[in-house]
Amino acid sequence: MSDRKKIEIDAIDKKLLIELLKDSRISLRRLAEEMNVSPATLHNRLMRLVQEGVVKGFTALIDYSKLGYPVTSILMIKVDGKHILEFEKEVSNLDNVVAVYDVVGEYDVMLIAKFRSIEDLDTFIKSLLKNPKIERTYTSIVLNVVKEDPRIKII
Amino acid sequence: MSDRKKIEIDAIDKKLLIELLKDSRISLRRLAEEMNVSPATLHNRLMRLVQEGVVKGFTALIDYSKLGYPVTSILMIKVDGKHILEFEKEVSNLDNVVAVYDVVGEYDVMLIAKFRSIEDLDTFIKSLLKNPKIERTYTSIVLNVVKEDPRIKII
DNA sequence: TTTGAAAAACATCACTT
DNA sequence: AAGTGATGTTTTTCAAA
Repeated sequence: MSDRKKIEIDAIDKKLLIELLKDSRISLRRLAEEMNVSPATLHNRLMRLVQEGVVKGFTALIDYSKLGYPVTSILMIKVDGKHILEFEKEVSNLDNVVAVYDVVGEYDVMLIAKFRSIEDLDTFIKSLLKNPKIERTYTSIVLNVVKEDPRIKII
Repeated sequence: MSDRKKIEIDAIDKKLLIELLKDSRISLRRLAEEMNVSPATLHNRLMRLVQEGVVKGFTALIDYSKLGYPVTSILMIKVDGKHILEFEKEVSNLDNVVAVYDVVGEYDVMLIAKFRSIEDLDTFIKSLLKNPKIERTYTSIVLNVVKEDPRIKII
């Protein structure tokens, strides 16, 4: 779980974050010029944002279907109540899993995972079901990933 | 929809992608040194990967709860069959939406969205329901984002 | 916290192998 | 398809404001 404490950011931080969200390989120097601050200021701001955990990292956005991972699936899982946290920790560490959400309702955990084939998904589900903490699962294969982008517009 | 055609990548491309997934602000020069290739080679490889759409962009990973977006929710939506594609396109453009999946079953579309408050989520749902293409929705509020990371381990 | 300045590191390009 | 070398940029650091 991430720390929920809201961090105060000013207009400079916000502009910096917006530009890094758009393109994390941008040069701080050019951005500084555009913003009329010194490169050192942006450098300091960025260090602070990383240090405070607002910025968790920098990454490339990849089209996984082009790399041979065309199958995306959504799994809903009902876990024995005492072991939900432990189970979530376990699945979070699995290589194919991109998201794990704690939800309420008929199921306890929702996860999104990507695979090279339906066979790999099948193997994944079968290995999950061996886990005695799991009571029930529901699998939905995604026909089409219409959008998958971790960025929201910050205001 | 992304193009599904698998692109062939060799060991150099793969290493480059893995390192960019880990840290997209890495310098190609340093990485080239580590890999015993020239910086120009990595530069060319990266240009090709971007050009072919394997790399869709570079971004910062942000802890949105620290920026004042503590509410994540999952919405399942049943859409009037003729208008699914059109609806998906519409919601993909909304600022709060991070993922839109085409699924089969009781609902047609699953979307994940982030909000500043439950009130904002409520407003969002009410505005969705005004859309005559929508027949039914089911909303699940995420109690805890256990993992949310667009990166999978590529092999 | 921000700046300016300077050194070290970097990206990029035309050219070569 | 990959490397080399040149050129202009960029990052990073730090003393001073």
